Amino acid sequence: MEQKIKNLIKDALKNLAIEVSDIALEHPEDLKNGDYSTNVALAISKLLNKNPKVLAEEIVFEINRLNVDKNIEKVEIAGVGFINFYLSRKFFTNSIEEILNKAENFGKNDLLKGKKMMVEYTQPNPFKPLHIGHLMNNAIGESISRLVEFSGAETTRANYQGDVGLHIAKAIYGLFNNEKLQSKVGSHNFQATNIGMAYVFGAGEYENNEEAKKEIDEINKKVYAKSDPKINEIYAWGFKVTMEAFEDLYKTLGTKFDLYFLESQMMSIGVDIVRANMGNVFEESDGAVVFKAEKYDPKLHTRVFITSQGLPTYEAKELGLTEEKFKTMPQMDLSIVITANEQMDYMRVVAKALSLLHPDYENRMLHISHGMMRLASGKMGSRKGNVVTGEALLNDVRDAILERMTNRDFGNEEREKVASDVGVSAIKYSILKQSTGGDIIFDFEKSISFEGDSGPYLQYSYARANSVLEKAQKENILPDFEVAPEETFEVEKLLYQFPEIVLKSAREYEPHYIANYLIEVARAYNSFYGNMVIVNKEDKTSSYKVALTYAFSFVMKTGLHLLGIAAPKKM
RNA sequence: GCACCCGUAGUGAAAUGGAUAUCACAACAGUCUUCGGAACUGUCGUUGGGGGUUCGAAUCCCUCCGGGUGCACCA
Repeated sequence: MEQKIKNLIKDALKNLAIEVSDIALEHPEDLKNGDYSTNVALAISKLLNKNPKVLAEEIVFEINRLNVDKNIEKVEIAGVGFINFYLSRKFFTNSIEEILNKAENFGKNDLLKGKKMMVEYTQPNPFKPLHIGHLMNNAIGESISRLVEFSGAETTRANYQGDVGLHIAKAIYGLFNNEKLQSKVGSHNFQATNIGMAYVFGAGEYENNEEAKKEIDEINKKVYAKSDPKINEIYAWGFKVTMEAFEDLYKTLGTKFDLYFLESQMMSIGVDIVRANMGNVFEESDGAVVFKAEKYDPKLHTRVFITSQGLPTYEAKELGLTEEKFKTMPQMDLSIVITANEQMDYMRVVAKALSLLHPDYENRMLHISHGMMRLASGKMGSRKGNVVTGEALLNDVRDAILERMTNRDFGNEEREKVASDVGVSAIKYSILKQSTGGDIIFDFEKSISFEGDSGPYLQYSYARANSVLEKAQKENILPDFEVAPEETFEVEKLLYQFPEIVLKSAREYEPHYIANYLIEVARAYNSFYGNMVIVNKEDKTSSYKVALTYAFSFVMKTGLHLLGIAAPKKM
């Protein structure tokens, strides 16, 4: 339709002997201003030295003379010279029919058809609790994965985990000093929580206790060297248990990773790369091996890749990781890494080094950075130290929802599952509704208030539409397009725009466009629902309204999927 | 100090250089409704300050103010 209107405008301009390379056509924010709108008259009025409004009148006159399309009801001039197009009942009826035909495929595009893409996200560390920052990273990463997947890319989800480092020594120190936390009884979740507590204890001691600091540094060396059987044993157990607990969380969150990279395995690969490129990229400085990125770009700075003790830093490991990724998938078109924006500067340095080593990687790497998740002051449900663990947050939100669900006929298991899905939606939506760059002030109280602008509101709208459809089935009212009412509804004016929104989100790797769109659609549908009885045998147009409800439910379900949110039929 | 990011109603956000700056929460006033009230209908209220570019600026440029992050052996 967009193309049709553009052609129509072009033809009209041609008749006026005006040539324009590109015509800007957009959906006005206010639906009163039509379904499509163009500012060509304003844009070219200066060139032609004409009054934009007069020019617009001439263009509209031509358009009306040329237009034979029944999808366009009327064309009007508004404001200083905008030309607004109003689509007809026929267009909306057709678009609802199209949505029903395509069902869950409605909205798909082939922007990235055939491209191989890898998305790395979440990156938790074994032995350490997964905190809300990881939750944020996971929500964004999963949504971006689904977006590119839905746009035709062959998508691989990757996770990178820090299985070596001081944090592990801290946790092991904590375990040594708290016998109870070493308990092998109970679920792996319970055991992982204990290890998290041991870490918090160890981290505190490392800061405040000289003796403990020395001991932890000792443990750290032994972890690297694998020289102490007792440490090896506790490491093996702790690694297994915390990784299993992460898997439980991924399942709750709706993520399934295809590839896991471990930091320990990137060490030697990274060191080899650095050593092999001494002189041309890397150089020695104060006993360490560094990369002086400012030589290539004044905005960058020098970073250490191998310490004076001969150990690779994060930077060197990142080199190894990227190398491994391309080795695993040699035909990869794009490798996306998602991290918090505090890592932006050194990721740039690493990217610069990589592009010197592999010029062909330069355009095949993309770093997306998101804001930080901060806590609103006020009481948090389950504070541990100064961080809120992802699990604690998920549990608190789920429990708050369970309290509200008492009047429904679910089995216990089903009820828990739905409560969990709604909780995940509350958290994910609050993250994904805003553009990825910004910080998020996380407010627990608000995250369990499900009114208005929230994930549960979207799910609620879906569930409600679903029960309308159930009733329609019972009363044997089938969707039909022949009986459309004369008036058009706001929902219809939004539903057909879904594919454009998806495309925009995928192009910019920005899920928030989808989130904002879904809220608008949900509000429009709820308003539609509130203003009439949809399933009504007395109403001849009832079966069209049922069709509209189907269309809404498909779009909502797909949209929620793209946000990584489940769409329960009942809640 | 240098670099990068940000500053929009009381709060959280949105807006390829375009129309009267949009949405939600909160507050206030209604609807007690049939198919799910986790709802619907209204009201209230906003671009940090100052310059500039432009027919037109939240958006681009300059400057000031305020916040965040990073800047050599942590990740």
